[in-house]
Amino acid sequence: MNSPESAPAKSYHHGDLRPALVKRARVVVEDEGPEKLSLRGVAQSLDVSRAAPYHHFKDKQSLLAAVAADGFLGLTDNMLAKINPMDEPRNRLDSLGYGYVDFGVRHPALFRLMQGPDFQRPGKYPELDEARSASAAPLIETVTSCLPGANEHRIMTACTAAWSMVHGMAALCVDGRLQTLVDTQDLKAAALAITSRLILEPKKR
Amino acid sequence: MNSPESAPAKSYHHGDLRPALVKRARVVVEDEGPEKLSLRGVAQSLDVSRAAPYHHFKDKQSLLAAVAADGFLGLTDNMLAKINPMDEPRNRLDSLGYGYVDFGVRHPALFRLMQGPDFQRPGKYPELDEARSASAAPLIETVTSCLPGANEHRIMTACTAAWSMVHGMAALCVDGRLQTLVDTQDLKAAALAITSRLILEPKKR
DNA sequence: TGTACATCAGTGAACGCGCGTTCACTGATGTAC
DNA sequence: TGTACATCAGTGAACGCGCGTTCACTGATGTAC
Repeated sequence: MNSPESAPAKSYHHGDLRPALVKRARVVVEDEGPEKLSLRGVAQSLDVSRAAPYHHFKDKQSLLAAVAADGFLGLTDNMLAKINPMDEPRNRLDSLGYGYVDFGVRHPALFRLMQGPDFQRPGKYPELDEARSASAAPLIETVTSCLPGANEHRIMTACTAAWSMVHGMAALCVDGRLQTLVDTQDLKAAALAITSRLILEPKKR
Repeated sequence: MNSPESAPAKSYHHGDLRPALVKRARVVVEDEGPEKLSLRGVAQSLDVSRAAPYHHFKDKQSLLAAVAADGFLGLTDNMLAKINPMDEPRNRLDSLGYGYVDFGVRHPALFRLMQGPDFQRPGKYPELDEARSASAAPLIETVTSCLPGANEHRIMTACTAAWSMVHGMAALCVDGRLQTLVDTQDLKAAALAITSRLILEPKKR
């Protein structure tokens, strides 16, 4: 084809197929949901044969794992982007929570994929494992700053409480189940209304 | 067939197919996960033709909705079973939370189905809608008791915080992501360690 | 600078599968008279 | 108590589909000499 408007001649080799597959798969996941993703469809939409993806991913699940890993990187970025290093630790913690929820709300289907049962146990997809742990690091660090001198057990319990609350808020928002309760016009304020109800160490009762 | 050990002669009509379908589908969901459920498989395992389920459910999704509704009934029961009416409201609230998490941990795949994106928006499956709202009633009632004299907005915000925390804990436990943090040998104590970090009204800061 | 060759990243066809759903049908049931 | 008949809850066969994956292959690339 030498039509004047033709793009640079299509070469036999795509040249950058792996990242292109991940990028395109992420779009499909975000637009149509993880269960709608098919390897054939992704390959076709990149003008590549059905078999081509198998040179880069063992199987469909591995491609989805790469998308999930990509998502965890984005989540981490989104949380870190919300904090102001000048703030006090407790305020930074609230900001992290806001970043977590905000990411979930803006990428609901991707968020759901990341929570999928297949991607929780470490060991199967190293890239994913790494991205997932990295997303937990800011939380642990910030809680540690909030509780100077606390031992590891106290810190981890507080992390668990904080993570539970924020994760639950995100999961419920993603599913649209908090719409009547949370002011979605100002998600930041709504998130703070929730996280401000967390105390890192319980009072004696 | 008149073999001696034969069960009561198989009649043309099953007689109780609808509840049998729900029951069997729930078993499949719990054992193999919602994505593994097929109408054909369920029909076959009940010794009924592939087409029979369509006399009782419009489509596969409707059967899954019935399973989810069944799950919400179980969740409500499980929460109510944990509370002691003699306890103070705040302790009852913690018990509800324990019941919520406990249900999730004991029925992970069912819990996941109930949270599925297709079953969140009311209007499509009335039976499911009803079971879902019923499961929220004890929370609202108990939080109301905790905050005597509070207006609706304060109550709803507190409910949201409580629900978020407990739902998050359940979701994370279900996915096995809190195993290192939460003592699964004593889920009740572990749950309390989390929910005791919730305050229903934030202090001024 | 030129060439041989290993390796890489594609192709295209095919296998085999299970699934949701529909259709025309028939046996069983229960009710009105 | 007996019968006609509407309705209900099954059957069994078929349609049509998209999918994951494998296989033998070939064009492109890059490197050693």
